[in-house]
Amino acid sequence: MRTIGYHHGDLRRTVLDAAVEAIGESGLDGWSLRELARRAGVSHAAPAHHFGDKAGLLTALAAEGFDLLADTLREAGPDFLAAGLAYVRFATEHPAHFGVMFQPKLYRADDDAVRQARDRAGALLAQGARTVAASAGSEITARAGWSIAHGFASLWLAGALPMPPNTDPLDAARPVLRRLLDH
Amino acid sequence: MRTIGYHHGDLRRTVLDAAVEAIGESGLDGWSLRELARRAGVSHAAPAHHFGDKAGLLTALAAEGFDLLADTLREAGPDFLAAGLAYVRFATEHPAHFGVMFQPKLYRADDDAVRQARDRAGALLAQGARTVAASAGSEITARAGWSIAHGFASLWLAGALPMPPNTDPLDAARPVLRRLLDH
DNA sequence: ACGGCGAACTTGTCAATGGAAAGATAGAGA
DNA sequence: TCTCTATCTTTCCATTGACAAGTTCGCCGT
Repeated sequence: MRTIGYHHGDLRRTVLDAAVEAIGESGLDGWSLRELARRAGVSHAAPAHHFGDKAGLLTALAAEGFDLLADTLREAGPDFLAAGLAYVRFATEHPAHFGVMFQPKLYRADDDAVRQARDRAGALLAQGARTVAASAGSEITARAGWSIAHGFASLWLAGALPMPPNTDPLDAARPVLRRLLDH
Repeated sequence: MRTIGYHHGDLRRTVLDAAVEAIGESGLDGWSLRELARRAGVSHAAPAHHFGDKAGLLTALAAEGFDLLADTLREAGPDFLAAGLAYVRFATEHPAHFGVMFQPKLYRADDDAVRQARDRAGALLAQGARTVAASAGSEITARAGWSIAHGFASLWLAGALPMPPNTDPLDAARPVLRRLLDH
């Protein structure tokens, strides 16, 4: 766990964090592996040892993202509104992960770690979304719930929703998600 | 309108089309300006004259995309289900445009052409989404309608929705969008 | 203690890229 | 015909992703 010397000690984590930061600043492709290496204070080829290539790094980020999402959903419980708000919260708190996760062409979506984490999040998601209306076709309902939460989160992150400044995304999302429940 | 010689005749359109094709094949950043130039049969610096830089090209694509979306929505009319399906149809028929449009960091979102086209699409969108339930708070309703259509389209394009192969996205979207109307 | 084994990291290199600068071409109007 | 100007080419440079080969050092068995 040293921070200086030939062996960094925790390069993998450091580079992942640097990637998250860089993506947050400059978007999904406004950065370079070499820049991350510079931020971490290592040589330009060091990251390759841990991730192979750029897609490898993004694959690790996607897997981490699905894991974080699954944790968030698990904590929120099986209620639709709670799960939907948790989904939006995850997206706004981890925009870099969220952005990568749903851009499968950027990484290796068939990676084992990614697939496992995604399945775990998917199961929790379906469970939460299905509580919208137990009577109605649950597949359709699950898709509607996921769509509205994902759509709101995506539009929010894209800055497409005209909102007064300093609006809390969760406060904005709550009535929108509720529209699926009651009219 | 020549296809050979020093002056291409329609380079701007040709490069835009090549970009759409390349994005469709390799994703939002799996291509290069030089590759587009090669496909168009011109020198690697020719596109720069029309677009300035890569962000300029994507700015043009985004503007075109918002214009296409506005046209699609206008044809669909003010009914929510029709507008929502039109939105999904636009996304699936023009995935490259759609992908760029909602990734503002890729282009100059404050460009005049972009802003005008986006505002036009936004107005039509709000109008359509508001017909979900005229009585309820129309702002919230509009956001819910937009969210569910946008979310479904995004998840569909990301391949996140497990579906039998050869499913028509519109057939899949219809019952999902309807979930917002009736329970 | 100590010796070597392998993971972690570095240095060096190459083709490809984005972008800028400066020159060449040709179509269109005076 | 002559000139003007948008369009396109050629040349050049710093940066990048990826690979190959060499270096360092933590760790494990003895």
